[in-house]
Amino acid sequence: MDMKEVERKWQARWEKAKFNNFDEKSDREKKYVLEMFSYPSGAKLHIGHWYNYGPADSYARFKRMQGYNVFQPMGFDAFGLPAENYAIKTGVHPKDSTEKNIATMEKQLRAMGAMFDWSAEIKTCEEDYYKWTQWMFLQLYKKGLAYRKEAPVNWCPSCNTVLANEQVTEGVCERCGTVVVRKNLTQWFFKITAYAEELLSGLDGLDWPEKTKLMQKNWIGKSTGCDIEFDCETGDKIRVYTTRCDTIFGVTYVVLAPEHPLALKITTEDRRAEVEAYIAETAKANEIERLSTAREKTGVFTGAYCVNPLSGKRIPVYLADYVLYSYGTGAVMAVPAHDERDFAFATKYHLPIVQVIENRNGPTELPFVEDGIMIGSLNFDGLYGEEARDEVANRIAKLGKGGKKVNYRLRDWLVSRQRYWGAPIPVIHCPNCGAVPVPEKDLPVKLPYKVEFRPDGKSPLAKCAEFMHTTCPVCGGEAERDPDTLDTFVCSSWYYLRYADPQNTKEPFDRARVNALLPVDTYIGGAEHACMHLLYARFFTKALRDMGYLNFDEPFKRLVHQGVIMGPDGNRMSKSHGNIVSPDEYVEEYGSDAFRLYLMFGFSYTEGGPWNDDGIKAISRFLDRVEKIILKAYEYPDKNAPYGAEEKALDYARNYAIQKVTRDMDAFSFNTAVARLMELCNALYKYEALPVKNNTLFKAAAKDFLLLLAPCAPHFAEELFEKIGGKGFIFEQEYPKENPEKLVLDETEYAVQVNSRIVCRVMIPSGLSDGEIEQRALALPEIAEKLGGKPVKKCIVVPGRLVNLIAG
RNA sequence: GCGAGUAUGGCGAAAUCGGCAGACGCAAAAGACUUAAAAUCUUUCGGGAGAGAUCCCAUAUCGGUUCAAAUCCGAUUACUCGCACCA
Repeated sequence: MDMKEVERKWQARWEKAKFNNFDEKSDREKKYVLEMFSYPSGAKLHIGHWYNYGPADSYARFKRMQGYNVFQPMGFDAFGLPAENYAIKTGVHPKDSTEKNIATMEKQLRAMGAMFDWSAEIKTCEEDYYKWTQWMFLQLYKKGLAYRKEAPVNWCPSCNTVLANEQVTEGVCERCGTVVVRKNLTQWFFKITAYAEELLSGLDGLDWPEKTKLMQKNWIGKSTGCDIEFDCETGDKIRVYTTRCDTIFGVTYVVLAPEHPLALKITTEDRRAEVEAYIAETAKANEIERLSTAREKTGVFTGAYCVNPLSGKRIPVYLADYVLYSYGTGAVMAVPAHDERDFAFATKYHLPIVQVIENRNGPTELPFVEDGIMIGSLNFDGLYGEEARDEVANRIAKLGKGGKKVNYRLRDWLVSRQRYWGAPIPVIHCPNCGAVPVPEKDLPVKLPYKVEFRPDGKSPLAKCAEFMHTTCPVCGGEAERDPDTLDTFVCSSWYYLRYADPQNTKEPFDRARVNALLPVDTYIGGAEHACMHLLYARFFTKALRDMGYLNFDEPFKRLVHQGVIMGPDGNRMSKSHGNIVSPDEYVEEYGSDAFRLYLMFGFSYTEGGPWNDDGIKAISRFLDRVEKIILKAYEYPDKNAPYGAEEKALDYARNYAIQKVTRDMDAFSFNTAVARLMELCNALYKYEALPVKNNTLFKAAAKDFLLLLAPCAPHFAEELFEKIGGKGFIFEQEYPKENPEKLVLDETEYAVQVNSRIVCRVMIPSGLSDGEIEQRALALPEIAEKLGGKPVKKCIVVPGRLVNLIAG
């Protein structure tokens, strides 16, 4: 079969018949199958794209044959740093390189032959899309979910922009690996923390990988504790957060983060110089240095004292950068006896260590950080763990000094970027009116083409006078636009909604359409998005629901992560490893179907693994074998007899394959699905070799086989279907359903064990009782010999599998 | 450091609820066809012992539960991923 020609032929026919387009008028049940859209950083599709889209498309086609009205759109996440960095390096404008890359990738995606509904295509960098991204910003702003504040933020000196918390890993920029520094900047944030609790509790109902749910759960980081106020001798109140209020009688000092507003205020004159020096020094430290847990803790005494609200003791106040300003209250009560960090700090600065918790399961070794019995704590003595914390928290609350408090590690999402290639933030800064949102009727705020985007630490748009200069929509006076652009993750937080109504010029989407089509039934993409895109998209969905636009709570009902295809050497594919395998040459030689099928067969889909050149030849051979046997089956004239043991065996193989392939396709267990197809192919060959055949059955089995294979090798299957006289598209055919009667065998082979060791095997007719099966086993000469007259104490029968005789 | 996951032939892997370990392939070997090669077809293919029927060992390591463990429990080792001073 000339696969190149066959692919072109069927792609053209599908296209002409608009066969891949979602049929909105259909009354079949909808199935929204979505793969994460492409980022057009390089021109060509790499193995990762094929591995994501190929098998996922087979799943979508499988669902279509099962009778669902499948919607599978595709688009481009087109804004972002790589295009801009490429522009800085080469001088090619990001818009030009992006459009060129998209054109190439789109061509390749079409050549893949996936069932993408191109009529719904989205490109996030186009005005008719980012207009609505800006609209989203305005709605969040109206709802109080977008706000501007000055805060210490993560700054990547290489990318010349701020980064979200989620984009910093181990203190370095997730994108370029540069060490991130802290800067105080006024930036736009989305209040994702307002949804912390629901983002957490909503995970329970999702059909997502457990690991991904756990990652989000840890990222949100719910912690239940207690706020406690320590009155300062200066009259100020220091509020601390602790999860261990049962240790309050062991507090020997209180620590503020160096950025804490009270830090300088409470500092005594004699300590001022030293404290100022310390604050300056810690401000300089970069995130890597500061976050290193191995690093020796540093701190400084402020000269101030405060009072423990329960014990009345006088307590010194320190500054130390092991306390984070951005979490809790930015201040902690230090209990060196029961916290490892406080213990290290107290040891270094010779502060007292007072034990107030006793191990109830053995000797107490300090620092003792587990739950224990309160001691040296006045009338709280003897209380344990959770109960102890409850009692203490209640007392604190009664004194009006705080009380129970829930905190989350999740921070608000910083969305400003000091970069060019993104959606401009739709805000105008007026000297009289302050930050004013752009009126919706003025959207989009267009991204100008002619801009100097070489980085110098300022937003490139700030240097574009015609963009910046504008009038205030409130007072009409001269004003300036916000020079920053939105994080590209904002664009991808709602694209799955836009697919439902991509050409709408009046609103981002029609509510009825979106609510009919969404949520996404199955979402397929990489695991690296666990705490970024997948979290942000959930936030957007919930926020839009609360604004009345959506009537569902979660965007993605089922989530599947494909694994990673590594280089042949077992390393991640990269230029530096020199181990990149390009799909193009394989597709050229073997065709798209063979390549996809190999990706499905050679790896466990969610695991991935190293690339291996040999397997694809085997797949190509398999397809040849398929072609031969199917054409052969259709050469014989119809003859519906005989129906003996051989026919029964073929019918069993056929129905067994239907049952297993259906189950495996549903479970994204593509490698085993293909294995079952190969088994059926082998069974067909075996049957073909017989001198006398039931041709009608043979043909029916061959046809079922082709239907089962169709989603995995779509062009190939269409071509064969046509050759055997099929009418229309094979994907209009109904997916085969197994006949359970044909799966009942007359007899099954049982393994017969004596004392759990296999002695022999025996065929046993179906439908016998356990007792009858036991009698059959006992009647075997090998068994009688093995038992040697010993009585059988117990007999275990596993239906269809084995008999185990336990003899004394 | 904390959390999670993985570990099965020469290789990719498979094994519903604990029930015949290694399905399906790759590679390899032998044979058939061929002047020859390729392609195709047939057979063998975890390790050890044995002429053989068979027997013993084997799912990272050690131990446990069970009639029965790749699967459950405990400990150990190695690797992968996520978080990382979150009080």
